[in-house]
Amino acid sequence: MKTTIEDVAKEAQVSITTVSRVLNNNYPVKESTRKKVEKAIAKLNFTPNSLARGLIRKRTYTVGVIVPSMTNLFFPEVVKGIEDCMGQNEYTLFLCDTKSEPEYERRHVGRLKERQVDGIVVIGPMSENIRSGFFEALTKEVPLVLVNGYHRGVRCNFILTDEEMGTLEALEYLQALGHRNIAFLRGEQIYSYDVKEEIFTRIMKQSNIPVMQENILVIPEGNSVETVDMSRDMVIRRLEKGNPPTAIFCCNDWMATGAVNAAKHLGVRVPEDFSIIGFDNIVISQLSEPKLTTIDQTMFKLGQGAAELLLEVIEGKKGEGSLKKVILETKLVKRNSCAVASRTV
Amino acid sequence: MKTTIEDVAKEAQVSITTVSRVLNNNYPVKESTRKKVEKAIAKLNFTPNSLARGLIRKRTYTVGVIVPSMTNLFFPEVVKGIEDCMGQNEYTLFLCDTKSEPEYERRHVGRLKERQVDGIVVIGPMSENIRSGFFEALTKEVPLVLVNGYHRGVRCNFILTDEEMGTLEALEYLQALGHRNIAFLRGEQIYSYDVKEEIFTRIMKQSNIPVMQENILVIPEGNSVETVDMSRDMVIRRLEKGNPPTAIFCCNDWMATGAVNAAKHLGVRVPEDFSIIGFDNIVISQLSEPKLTTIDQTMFKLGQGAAELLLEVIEGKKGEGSLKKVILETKLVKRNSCAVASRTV
DNA sequence: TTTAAAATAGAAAACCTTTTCTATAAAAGG
DNA sequence: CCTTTTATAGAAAAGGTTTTCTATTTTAAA
Repeated sequence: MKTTIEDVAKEAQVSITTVSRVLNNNYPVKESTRKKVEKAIAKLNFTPNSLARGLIRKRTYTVGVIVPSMTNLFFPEVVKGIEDCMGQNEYTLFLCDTKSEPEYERRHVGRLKERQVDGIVVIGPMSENIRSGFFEALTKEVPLVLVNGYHRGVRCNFILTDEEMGTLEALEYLQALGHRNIAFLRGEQIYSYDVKEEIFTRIMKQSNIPVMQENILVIPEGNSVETVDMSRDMVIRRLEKGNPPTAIFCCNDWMATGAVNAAKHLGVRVPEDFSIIGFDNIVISQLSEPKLTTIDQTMFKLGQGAAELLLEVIEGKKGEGSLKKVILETKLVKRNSCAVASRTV
Repeated sequence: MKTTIEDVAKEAQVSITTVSRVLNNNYPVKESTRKKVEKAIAKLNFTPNSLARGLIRKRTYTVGVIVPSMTNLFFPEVVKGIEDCMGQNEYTLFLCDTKSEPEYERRHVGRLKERQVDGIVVIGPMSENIRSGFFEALTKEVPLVLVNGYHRGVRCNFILTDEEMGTLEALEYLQALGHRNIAFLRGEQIYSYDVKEEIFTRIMKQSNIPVMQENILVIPEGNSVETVDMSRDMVIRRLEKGNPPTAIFCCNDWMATGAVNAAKHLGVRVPEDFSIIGFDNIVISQLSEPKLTTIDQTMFKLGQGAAELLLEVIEGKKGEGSLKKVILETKLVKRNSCAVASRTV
């Protein structure tokens, strides 16, 4: 049988009220009785039951974190950021992996509500539930923050990295190095790839560079490893065709890694003959030879920011009306995969 | 105000007892009233409060998962395995990151106990709390499973991969390819490195190969990226010295990646001139060119196994006395980083 | 001293369920 | 038609806290 506050009260010869008070330290209690109680607590090795606590306080100090996948490497990083911030505020995290299934996502939300979480943060694109208004409705029920799941016009609390600026920065960097024949490597469907491509074509147009259709490389969807391999093959094919690009912008670091492997396979030197820039700055960007130049999404900060935002929403029950949105800067981190263009078209 | 079972009862014109019964479906209730209740539940969009539920049931359907680090890539994989199994059994996970601090580990355990988790799984070596008897004591309080945290003589429930066999398999494979001058790359302190080294020297002795001290490579502790870089430098130094090895066994895939980078830096070909074998089979082992041959720790299964074990411990309150231990097979996965020895010493 | 105020402690209600025990209505048996 | 069983429903207790409100003791003021 677990020891309860009542056992402690008995042991210390006081009422449970008093025990509760020394526990919470929210009401004056005489020094001598406090001592007694503390001794009893220590003796019985008592820990309060947070179910009972939460039930009456209407505050559980738990938050749910919903991620598309634990093994994507991007996500654990932002989870860590959330954990870090929330942990300092005495919160504990519920972790929910959706396997990228909208169905699971909804189910997890249901469970989290049952568990009376104080808030939920949802990571990742997973746009179906966003578009359908599911999260918009949920926002009215429970403090909610969406991470990198922006979709225009959706009325939710958001935090996201400024991928447009990041893309811009990357492309300008490449241009400053003298590259004009630049390839663009992306995956299918996902919204953030769309905005990146939009920026890409805009920049090219602005620089009066005709964007060749064969420089837009699109790989099918797949897991991390598949992405690397498909990128590799795709880049190989492009490099073997006529008028090969001198540089490539990759929508994430997995793709960039594939590009590095492609170059190695063909014996083209990176960065001397071929510049590669990635996106995200996940840990694998530092594993290749050469290490990748990339755009840092500062995922840890993204997580921290999400946590802070959520905390605000939780505390500030007053300002219910105002939705919050924060946009995080990206950062160009220069490593060794980009160099001055070896030739101009 | 949240809607409660009482609201539903009122709406359906029945008692809360009845509502509870249709909710749990554990007592006969007339079809017509069940319909009424279900309609009321749907209308009010009611979800039961699992705090109240857990309080009285003494079962929360939550488990705590304690990991040293979310960003180590090894751990998310096993967490995923746990999530998968537990999720199917209607459990939700509390995720706790200890930053490899024993202090945090203990604190998290405390919080989890407050939250009345049904069980805890602890991942990773983190031997201080194991050696000190902390977990041994904890085992008496709450269902507990240790993953890969074995330390001889500790009375806890365990699951671990058979690293000895794995090491053996790797080494025998290398020898079968004709390698005799084999280097061994490890980090400091950690117990599992010790057992691997033990196997290594034993095998060498058995094969009558004098183990050269300069073939035992030890890098200082560090994060993943640091490990890669330090391994790289360490291997470069060894390869430049006299009588360089034709193969290397690396205690994990980060180190093996470093070895690949070293080879590339020196222009020695992998696997033609230099064979590299890793350990763990984390995703990065498939990113390098060539892809790594490695020993699969089947982390996902490790997680699943841990979950199943925990479930057994939770259910089987009867067989309290018997501690459980399961040992998982490793698997040699042959990719492209090992080949027949180019020369013999 | 007597009275008012301040400090301290306890009793009981509340939080939302589940579950045991009791009560009623319907069906079956005589 | 009356009694016993069965099916169905409700009342109330229990689970472990927090918190409000009341009661007591101590201190300060008069």
